[in-house]
Amino acid sequence: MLLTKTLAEIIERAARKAQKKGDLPKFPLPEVVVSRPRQADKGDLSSALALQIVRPVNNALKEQGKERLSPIQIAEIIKRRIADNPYIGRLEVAPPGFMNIWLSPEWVAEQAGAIVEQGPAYFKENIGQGKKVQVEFVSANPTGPLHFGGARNAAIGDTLARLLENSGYEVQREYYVNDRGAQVDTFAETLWRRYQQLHGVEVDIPEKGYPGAYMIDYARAIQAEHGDSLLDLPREEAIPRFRELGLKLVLDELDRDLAMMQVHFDNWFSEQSLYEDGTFERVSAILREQGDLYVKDGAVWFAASKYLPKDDRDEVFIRANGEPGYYASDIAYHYNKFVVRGFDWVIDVWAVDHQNQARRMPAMMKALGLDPDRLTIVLYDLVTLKRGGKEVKISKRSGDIITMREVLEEVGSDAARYFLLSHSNEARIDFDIDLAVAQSSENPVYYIQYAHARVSSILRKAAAEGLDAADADLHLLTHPTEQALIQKMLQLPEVVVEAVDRLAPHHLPHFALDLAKTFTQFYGACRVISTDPADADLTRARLKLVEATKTTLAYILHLMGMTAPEVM
RNA sequence: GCCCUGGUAGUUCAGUGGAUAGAACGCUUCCCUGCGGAGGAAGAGGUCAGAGGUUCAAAUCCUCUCCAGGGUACCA
Repeated sequence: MLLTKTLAEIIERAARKAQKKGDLPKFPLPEVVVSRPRQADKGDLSSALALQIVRPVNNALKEQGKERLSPIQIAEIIKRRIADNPYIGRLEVAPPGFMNIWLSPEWVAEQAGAIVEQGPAYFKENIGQGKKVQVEFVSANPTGPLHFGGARNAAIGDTLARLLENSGYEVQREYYVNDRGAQVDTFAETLWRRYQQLHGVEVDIPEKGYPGAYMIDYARAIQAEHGDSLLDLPREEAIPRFRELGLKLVLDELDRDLAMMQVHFDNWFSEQSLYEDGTFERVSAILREQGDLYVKDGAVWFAASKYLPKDDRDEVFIRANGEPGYYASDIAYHYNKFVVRGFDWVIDVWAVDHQNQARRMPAMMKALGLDPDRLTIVLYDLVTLKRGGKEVKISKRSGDIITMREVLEEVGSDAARYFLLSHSNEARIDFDIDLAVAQSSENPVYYIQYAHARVSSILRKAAAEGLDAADADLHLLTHPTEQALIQKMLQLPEVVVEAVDRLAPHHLPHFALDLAKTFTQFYGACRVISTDPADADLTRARLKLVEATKTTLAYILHLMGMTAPEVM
């Protein structure tokens, strides 16, 4: 459940009742917001509703010739109309007009049991109502291994997918494979020449080809499988053959590398297929019939300006050389996503250097007769790699790159995902390998996982001693650190809803650290397994609390795509 | 030029209209004869880049300026 929403509804009902009973004048209430104050002495939750409505209240009172009310008086009036409920333990009106709420400690304590009983379901809100959503991410050009920049895309995209599938959406993860066009041809050409070189043929790789050493590895892999049987192919056969062989090698490698960071795609979508199954023709016909296409300078243009404010420019649809431009592929691709496959919502995760392209997408949606709001482009800023405070270039002049695989092998998937996720999408990231790899208290990743391992250890010990939490009297959980721990867990649904609303996964790692911290404080203050028989009841209650903590920590780690270790 | 995004503690970063701006790391002091010390408690540390404005209330919204990065292709 969303506690803030539940309490907002209670307050809203009280305000309405006050209006109905004539305590307050009638006017449309604003949305009631309940938030969490920073200071403990302001309560667990708080609403500023009285402050928000002073003006309409007093305007109405003035019209009626009555005396004006202060925000504090308004808050008191609302307070008196609050219905009985299990959540609120105490509600105080505080200057200048806040309503501060302390949760009922009994209700809070009971939630430890509810969390254990319901498991992760306790934290889930059905926002999606079964809507079909596609998250398309990574989608790096299939011309070599993923460089480290792609890891951020993978972390964001996959975590968004996890957030959505745990919020009532039906989610598909898709990788868009740009397997046609000049760059793939150049890639095939380079691979062919490298293959020839391996067999002693004196050829150079293309000037604008792919000089990286990994291309030689691909060529070797082809040599290993096909020997010299491809040497005699004429160019017009060699290029498509090497394109096909090379793509397979690259995609296999991408799949393996992404699996290293717990990322698995449901679908790898071929750009080329859009031109083979008639989608491109269909889309061209639609746009032509609508009069959205025109010829200029030998190229066919899409009149994006027809659908967007006049400061936007048109896009090349088919280039003068007869090749479709990338925008043409994008239109066909999104036609396929929405019209053919019927996704209710599509999220594309792009690096910020595609910002201009992102701005043009609404025109495309409108031209296809689709609601632009059904497509969301999540832009994220780039990653710079550092080692000991000094920048390391992700791609080098030689064509060699710092691959995602190398970094993952060094720092591990959990630390990489945690760090990449902990920054807001719009913020640039300085990824310091040395910091991420440090397995010390300065690395929050291990602090969080350590909390989970410690929780697991306590439960193992309890089990070994024949203790369990059955029939625990949870009302014994009154210690401030016990209450604080449960209250922290109660915030998780709000964190997830916020992350989904704003497509901002960076709230998760911050919450996880908070939760681990709160647990460790409880652990430091309260002994769970007591040797004193007189404490048997308290031990049972605390074991329940520890079980709830394990559920919560494991779930948040799962949402981030991180492991929840039983031992470390 | 125009457009987009950042600028918050020594450092790395949270905080998209609420009260005394938070966390981690680092620093200072204290606590280890107990379930895992990869700890716990207390503290120092801020011109929220700057200047105006809107509001009962601004790090948050608006305008301008400064700094950093990105975009502005018949590349993707």
